[in-house]
Amino acid sequence: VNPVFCKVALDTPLRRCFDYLPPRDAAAPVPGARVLVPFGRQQLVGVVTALADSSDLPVEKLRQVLRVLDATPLLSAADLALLEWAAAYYHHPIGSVFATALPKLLRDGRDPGSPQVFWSITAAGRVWLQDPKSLRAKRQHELLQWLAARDACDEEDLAELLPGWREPARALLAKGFVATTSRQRDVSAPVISAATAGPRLDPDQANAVTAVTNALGQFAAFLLDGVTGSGKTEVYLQLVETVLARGESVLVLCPEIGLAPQLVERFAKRFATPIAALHSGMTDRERLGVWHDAAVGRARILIGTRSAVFTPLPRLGLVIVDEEHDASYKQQEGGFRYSARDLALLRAQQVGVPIVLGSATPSFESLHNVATAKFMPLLLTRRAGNAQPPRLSLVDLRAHAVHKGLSIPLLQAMDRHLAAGAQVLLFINRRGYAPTLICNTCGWIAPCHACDARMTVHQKSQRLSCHHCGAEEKLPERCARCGYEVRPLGHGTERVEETLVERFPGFAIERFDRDKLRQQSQLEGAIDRVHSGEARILVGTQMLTKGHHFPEVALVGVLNADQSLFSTDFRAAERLAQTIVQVAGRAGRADRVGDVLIQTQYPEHPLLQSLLNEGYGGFAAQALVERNTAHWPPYSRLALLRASGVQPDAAIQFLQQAKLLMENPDGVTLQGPIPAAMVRKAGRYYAQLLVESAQRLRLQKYLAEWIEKVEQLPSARKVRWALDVDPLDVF
DNA sequence: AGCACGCCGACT
DNA sequence: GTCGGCGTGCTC
Repeated sequence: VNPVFCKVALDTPLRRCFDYLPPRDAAAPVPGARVLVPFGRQQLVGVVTALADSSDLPVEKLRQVLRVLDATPLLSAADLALLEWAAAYYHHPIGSVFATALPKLLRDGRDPGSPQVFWSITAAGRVWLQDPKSLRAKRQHELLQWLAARDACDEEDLAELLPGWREPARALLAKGFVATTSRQRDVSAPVISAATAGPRLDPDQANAVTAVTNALGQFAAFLLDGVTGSGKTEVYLQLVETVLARGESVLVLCPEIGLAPQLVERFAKRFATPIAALHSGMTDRERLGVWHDAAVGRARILIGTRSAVFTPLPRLGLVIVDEEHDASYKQQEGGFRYSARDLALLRAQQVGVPIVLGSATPSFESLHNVATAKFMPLLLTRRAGNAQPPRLSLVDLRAHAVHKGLSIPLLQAMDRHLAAGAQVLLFINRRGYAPTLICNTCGWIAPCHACDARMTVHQKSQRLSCHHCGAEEKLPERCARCGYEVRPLGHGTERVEETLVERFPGFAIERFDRDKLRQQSQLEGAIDRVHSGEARILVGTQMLTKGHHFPEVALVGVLNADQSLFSTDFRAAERLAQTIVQVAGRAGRADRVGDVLIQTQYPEHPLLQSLLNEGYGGFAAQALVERNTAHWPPYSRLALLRASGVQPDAAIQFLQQAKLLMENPDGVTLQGPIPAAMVRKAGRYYAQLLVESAQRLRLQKYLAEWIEKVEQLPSARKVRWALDVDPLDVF
């Protein structure tokens, strides 16, 4: 009998698996199962990626698995393959990739099928809570008060929200002031009844549905290119209906900003089947429940943001990526910087099922994939009820007077549309009151002390806040340098709102930004007030450009389009065009053409001109020619080695040494190291090294060899570094 | 990353 | 004389 070795992925920064022997008196774990293993002086939970009959290490150096945590695999062979591919492609430690893919409670070794235990307050407990003497037991009192505010609380939620809850809980239980109930996790088969009939499809939609339906059961990638209101969601719904009828499940990815609940609602209205929804703002306990529902096949529709791409789904039949151009699909922080859109493609390919990427403003990567016949384009040309596309026009800020950031032509257009009973939407890509606080006398500007950035003024909270590191301080009344008066300079959403209140008395204004709408429920409330007609003027940031359609909005104003016109980032133009088209798409309905006014100092700018004259498609075609000439993606492949250190030049020094490790690489060029766009952020100094190649495989081969050497560098220990493959922001 | 070991400065 | 600073090395 061959000895069996378990290859285990452990959440360490070491980019390899570790070999273990099976537990002494138990069978070897199956691949895809979690195991508890000794690791140095610690015990860690890892995932068995494979069983092997050999090990690179002598047997006597190997230790034994302490406990097998899953009798059946938590991850299927396909799930394991996806994660292994991701670790290789992004050159990221395998264990850390696995950790990203699993909900926290599974990472901690929790049994996904264990019964849930709920804690609740008893009648006696409520009485005791009123007794002043209860205040003496501070922690017990706190816990009890917390339980009194809700029905029943799950143990995992308690652990997350009130660390150290167990001791006071035990004391309260002994006194009869709290009670526990236990419930088995639901693994019953899902109830799937017939879907509610959907509306009739127009010919474009019907074509799209037919094309994808014909491809079911094999890999094929489709780019569903349709303007807002052209009925992309209806195409998704019809496809999902077919896939469910085949007994298969569907993975639906959506961008991060509050869109999941909206999509879930559309799906829930249509299908009488459990839907698993994963989004931000869920507790660990809820995440585990949803993950489990999806993984055991109880929920056959999974709707979620970026990290949902890793969730196991038995009999996956279709993948949908909505608003595929959205930057939030790319993990931008931390070490494992993956693109959920790209991994979704890979997953569809590995499982052999079609994938539909939807957008009104497709990413240049996807347009290029259409041009090279990797994606099949599906065009939706009609807007709902034959609505006309909005009219875009520019307002030359040099030729018109501006009143607190609002030009006269824009104000007049607002008067006109408001008088006609329509709603008006103003987009400004800046939250807060003003981006700068400046001294009238000496010109001093309030700086962030940890970043190379200015503090943003927040008038209502009377604070200065740094939007890069989160630092906050009291709003100073006088200049820190000369002691004379300071004033806010520039305009953010808060200030525009203030101006609007003065200029349009009697019209209710709804502000959309992160400061005003912290929770999903607040966002929903604001959207309700827009739909009911109560709100007449909408002003907000990015938040307004995503998803929500406001049919009664007849005028859209873009207040500051100029910021990205002269950016050094090769993607800036693409993003600006997407933002303008997306925000323009919020407006309009069948019987009325929407107006979009874009305020700019540079009306003759070629980017704005091509967008206005030729639309997003024409603009993209032109911009892609420029990308090709300049050898930028999608005509080349990039990776960025980013580093930061507390010492001003630690990052640069590390990157310089990294560059010297492999000189004259074949078909690969290294540029840099150069300081990052914001050199100092949150007290650390940032720099980066750009790696470029015309061919993806060349780049991959280079990175694999290079990163192994990079991590050996002594200077690598003195900095924080991360490799960003296919980076979005290069400068 | 953790977590140890190990060798030099200011303190009960 | 110790407590503790963080440099360096290891984890199957």
